[in-house]
Amino acid sequence: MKEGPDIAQIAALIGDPARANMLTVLMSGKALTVSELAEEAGVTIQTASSHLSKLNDGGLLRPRKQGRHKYFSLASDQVAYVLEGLMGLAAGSGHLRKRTGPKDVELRQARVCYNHLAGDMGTQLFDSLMGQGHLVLTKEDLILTDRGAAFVADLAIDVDGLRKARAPLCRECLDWSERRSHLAGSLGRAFLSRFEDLLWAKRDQKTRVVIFSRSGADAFNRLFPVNG
Amino acid sequence: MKEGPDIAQIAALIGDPARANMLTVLMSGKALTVSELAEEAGVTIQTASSHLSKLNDGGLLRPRKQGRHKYFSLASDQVAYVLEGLMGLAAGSGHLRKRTGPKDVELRQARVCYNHLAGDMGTQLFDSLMGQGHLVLTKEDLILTDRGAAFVADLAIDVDGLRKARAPLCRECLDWSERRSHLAGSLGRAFLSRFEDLLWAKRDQKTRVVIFSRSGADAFNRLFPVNG
DNA sequence: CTTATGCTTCGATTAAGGTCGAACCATGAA
DNA sequence: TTCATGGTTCGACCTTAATCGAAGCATAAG
Repeated sequence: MKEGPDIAQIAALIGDPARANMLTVLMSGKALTVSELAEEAGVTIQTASSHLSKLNDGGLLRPRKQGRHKYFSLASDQVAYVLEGLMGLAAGSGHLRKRTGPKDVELRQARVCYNHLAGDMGTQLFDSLMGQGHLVLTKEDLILTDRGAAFVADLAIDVDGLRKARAPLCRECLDWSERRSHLAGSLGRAFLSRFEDLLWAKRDQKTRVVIFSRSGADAFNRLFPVNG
Repeated sequence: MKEGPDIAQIAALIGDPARANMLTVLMSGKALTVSELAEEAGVTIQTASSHLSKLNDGGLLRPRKQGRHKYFSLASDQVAYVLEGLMGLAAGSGHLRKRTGPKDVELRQARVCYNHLAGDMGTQLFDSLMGQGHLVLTKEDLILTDRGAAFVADLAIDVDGLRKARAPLCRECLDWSERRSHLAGSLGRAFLSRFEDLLWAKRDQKTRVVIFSRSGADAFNRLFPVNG
């Protein structure tokens, strides 16, 4: 009578209102802290912590620690697919994406974060590299694939030289405004440096804003398409 | 906090073990009576009746009365799609049933997913149709090309008749074992039905396994080559 | 009619788990 | 160091709902 995987356990995880609210909020793709998710779900932090550890044990979330904050995001896009399907069943349609109002447009768009690119374009860079299979996220590490190495070499970035340095080549970094991953590590720094060399972008010295030229932005979008 | 459709309620419906068992059995596409589903789920008929009315209220089932029997089947292939997705999550999260019996191998090879072909051969069918240009995936829809329509017509499948029905002709369904797309929708059902008519394959009545004959498999592989 | 079968409803029991207060642990700041 | 903050663990309370016995309907057969 029982064939295949046990869907009851996973479905029961999603089936609790508080947990479902958390998952729905995380559909935005952002990573949120325990406190924020507690607020969204309308429960106390203790309760939220319990829920989140259960969701995590069920493989639905991906946790990341940064300082004394703990960020949670959906484990994979497959999770998002299933959630979307459930929404479809629940109401047929009408899923609304919430968007935070842009405060400082330029800072949100592109800025420097420890010498690598952050903000909207930073996450686009990261997502595009992931989507094209140039980066692969394993259990703990972010790895540059062979295809990715060739891709980077085409940009005239000395990958082997970077590999010789003791600093990690690829690292994920979570930034404040987007709450999503972008590429840090020596490769992240090399990317930004290369963008400056190519005159695609330059940094504003007074602020952390990175200004892309018209043609630079075009080239960037061509090389790192959003749905890549 | 109540934004969008309530996925908690629908997920909670699937989240009960007894109900999940019933839904899993119904993935075969067959319509079953209350008694049969009670048997499958391992509960009494009263309990099953209660569960089934809840699933029905949730829009997951389609009931049909025939004499003093009441038959239930899945409400739509969208329900099956979500269930398959949940199976994928469950299989990936380590909640997979450890005992990898011979039945699991057969299930992975070829099985029924709401009356269409799933498993290894299901994805082969899909990939081959895509590779030969018979199917095209647009932004939202999966479309049968003119060449594809001719190809299907050669198989003595009445495409125009299927098009007249309100059910979608082509649809993607994500496979839990393969984690890839296979063909659902009325065309997917028509394919499997045709395979049975041609005596290429037959369904195991107790499980969701689809058994291909030697010559049937050969013909299948000739018509839908892996690299096609 | 009577009888049998398939299913539903009602009610009581019982097990599961969501919830929060309080205490505890870990990290960062002063 | 001390203090503040974000998160976890523990324990007790309490709501929810799964379960089945028993009775009630409905349909079909004799």
